[in-house]
Amino acid sequence: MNVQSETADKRKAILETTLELIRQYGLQGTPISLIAKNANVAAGTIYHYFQNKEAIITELHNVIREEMLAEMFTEKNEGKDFRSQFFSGWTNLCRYFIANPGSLIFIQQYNSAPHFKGIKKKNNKIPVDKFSEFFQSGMDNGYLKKMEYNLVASVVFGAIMATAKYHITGRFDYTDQDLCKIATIIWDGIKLQ
Amino acid sequence: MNVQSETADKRKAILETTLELIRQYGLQGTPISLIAKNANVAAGTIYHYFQNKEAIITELHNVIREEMLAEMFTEKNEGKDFRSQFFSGWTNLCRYFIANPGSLIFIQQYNSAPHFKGIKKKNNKIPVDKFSEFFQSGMDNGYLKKMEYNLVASVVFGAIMATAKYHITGRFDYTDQDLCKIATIIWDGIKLQ
Amino acid sequence: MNVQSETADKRKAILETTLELIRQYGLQGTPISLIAKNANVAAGTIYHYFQNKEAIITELHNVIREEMLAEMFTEKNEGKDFRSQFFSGWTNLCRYFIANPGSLIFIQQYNSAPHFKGIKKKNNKIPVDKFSEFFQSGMDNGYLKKMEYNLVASVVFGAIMATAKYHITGRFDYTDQDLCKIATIIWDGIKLQ
Amino acid sequence: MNVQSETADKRKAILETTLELIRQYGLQGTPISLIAKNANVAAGTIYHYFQNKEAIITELHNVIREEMLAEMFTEKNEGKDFRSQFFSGWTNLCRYFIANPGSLIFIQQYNSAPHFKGIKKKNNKIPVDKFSEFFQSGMDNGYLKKMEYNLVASVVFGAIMATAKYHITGRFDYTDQDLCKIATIIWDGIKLQ
DNA sequence: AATGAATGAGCGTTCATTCAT
DNA sequence: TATGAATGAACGCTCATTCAT
Repeated sequence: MNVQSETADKRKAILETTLELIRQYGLQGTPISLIAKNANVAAGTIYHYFQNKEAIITELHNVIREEMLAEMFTEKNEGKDFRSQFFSGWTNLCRYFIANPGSLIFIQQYNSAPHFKGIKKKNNKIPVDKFSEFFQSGMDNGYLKKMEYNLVASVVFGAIMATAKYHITGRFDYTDQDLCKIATIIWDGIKLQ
Repeated sequence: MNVQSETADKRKAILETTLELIRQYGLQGTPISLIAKNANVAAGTIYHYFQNKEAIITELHNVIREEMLAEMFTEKNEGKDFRSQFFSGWTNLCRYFIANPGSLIFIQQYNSAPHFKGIKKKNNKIPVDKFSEFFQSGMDNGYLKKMEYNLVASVVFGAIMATAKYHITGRFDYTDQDLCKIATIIWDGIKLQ
Repeated sequence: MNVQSETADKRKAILETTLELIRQYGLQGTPISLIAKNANVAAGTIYHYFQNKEAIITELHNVIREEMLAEMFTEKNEGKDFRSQFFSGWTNLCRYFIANPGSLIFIQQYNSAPHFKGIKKKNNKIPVDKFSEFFQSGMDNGYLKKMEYNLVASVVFGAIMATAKYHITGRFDYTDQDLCKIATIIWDGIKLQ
Repeated sequence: MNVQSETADKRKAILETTLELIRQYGLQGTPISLIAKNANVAAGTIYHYFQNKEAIITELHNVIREEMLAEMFTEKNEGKDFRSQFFSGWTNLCRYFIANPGSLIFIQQYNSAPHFKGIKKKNNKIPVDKFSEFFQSGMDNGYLKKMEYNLVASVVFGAIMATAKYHITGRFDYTDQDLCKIATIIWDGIKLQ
């Protein structure tokens, strides 16, 4: 058990170190040698846990996507009315990125670098279903204007990324109240008038 | 004069080639040697026109920002009412990115890679003035809800980037009508009810 | 005893696996990790049976040389006349290599790579005695031209290696009859006219 | 011109250095870094002249094959009778390998390492024509026994390689006279009795 | 102004070997 | 006896940058 947890720790340490380094130096600015050094393992050890650098990146991507989903669709929301679910989902995800700047920077770089050498995104499918289902139900139940899901998505997710980005880069410090105001803007834009 | 224009041409060719290559291969996937080859100059020649790779990137950034500003605040709009100015400004910029995917990819990569090796952004100030003045005037004149400029900016620009990104990556083909619908969502969110 | 035979089995499995892998991937293309995997042992286990990779190679070399000797000087031949002994010895060894391509590839790579990293051949002496005694007896008894043993060896062994190599690499499929014809060429060349 | 010859020199130096190092350390024991050091160039410079390590190997192979052909079919032989052509061709090639041990070791390693990592032989066709034509003409004109070309080739080329190998590895010092004796063995074996 | 040969630090990755369990 | 995680030197190769011409 001790061994197992140590093993798990090493794998986890590599992932966490990588994410932190990517936050600081970017995807390309994070060589394996630096990951090894900061995770206190030998470079070769990394290849014991991951096939190559791409595999680390891919795994980080999957982990972060799971976390994002969990933030938006937390169990606490299940009984709430649609508007409340939207507000808490939106602000939760935004807060998640603000609290985990590494995740935001990672996602942005991952998405904006479709041609990074050695990083071929294979499964780029977005788990649209959960999101689109949520908004679709909002339209069906008379909370939202009727429109294509993709039009809503542009505004909703674009605003999350931009807000968190502005916050992280120090352009503006968004308080919780500010996040609610932004969510209100969006809500006013998408709700059935 | 002939010499001067040739010089200007060569400089321009380097910039344009670089942007096109970045569109195809990304910021990191575009070595100087490839720029030289595609721009039909020697690698060393590039260093006559630019101090280093970073200088090319910086200049491209400035160029693209000028173009973005020009799209949003075209002279044609000057006499129009506020709402029309917002709509044409927003859709123009969105269309600009859709028509110039290189610019979008460049901006996204540039912004999401704050620490790329050899690329240290020195002047990261956004020329907030023109944008913020525009929205401020909207609030002062009773068109928009009163709120911090940065809250509006998150939604407005976040939606532009996301929309163009979704379009370029093939996730969804936004028609002109779709762009208007998105602009309407945003307008409904920010306008004074 | 069970333990002993298991031990012997494991050792044998390592050697056999190594030879098969060398046939497929060559001396350099056969890492210890692959040997371990294919022999169903842990990498560390190999170092219980062999001091290092070189020791495996050296042992394989010795094994193959024993097999080669056994093929050439089989007991069946002992009563035969000199010419028959030559023919069956030559064709047997040739057939051995054709039937055991791994042995041929191993011997060729081993002999042609005198300085492979970590492989320093210490005892490169060829057990000339048995071969040279055989040919010497042929000369003494008036079957062969009188000449230095090494001159004969060049032709006899060179032809064996070349024939088996051509066969294995698919350049030409030598039938048993073909092998006899080649042996005849050599015999006609070395016999006392 | 000075520049050109210097450039040519550098390329040539890389090839010659590589061949010499392969003679000493083998194909796998010759890293690019060592070639660079011994050829007095930077490692990166090698990639200015050759696409990769494989390209150096391939070029060396082509060069050596040309030299081998030139040795066997020198113009001096053209008027001679068949037997003399055979003798001078055989001994010339043998002497070539003895005088250029690097070529022999290279050819042996190249041929015996079909799976060396990063070395995929593409054009492995043997220019059989010239050789087979020569021997065919010998059969047609009544100098040689009638038989498949490949049977002759095994003996003729096998003996060359083995003889040169024995000589180079110090197993036996073959004099010119010895080479003639070996050629005589082969001739007696293939000639029409 | 323009070239492109040359550099060498740095990259991702491999692998023989060790050693705590 | 057996394991396999861990090591780190070494590999082939890339690329931003320099400089003699």
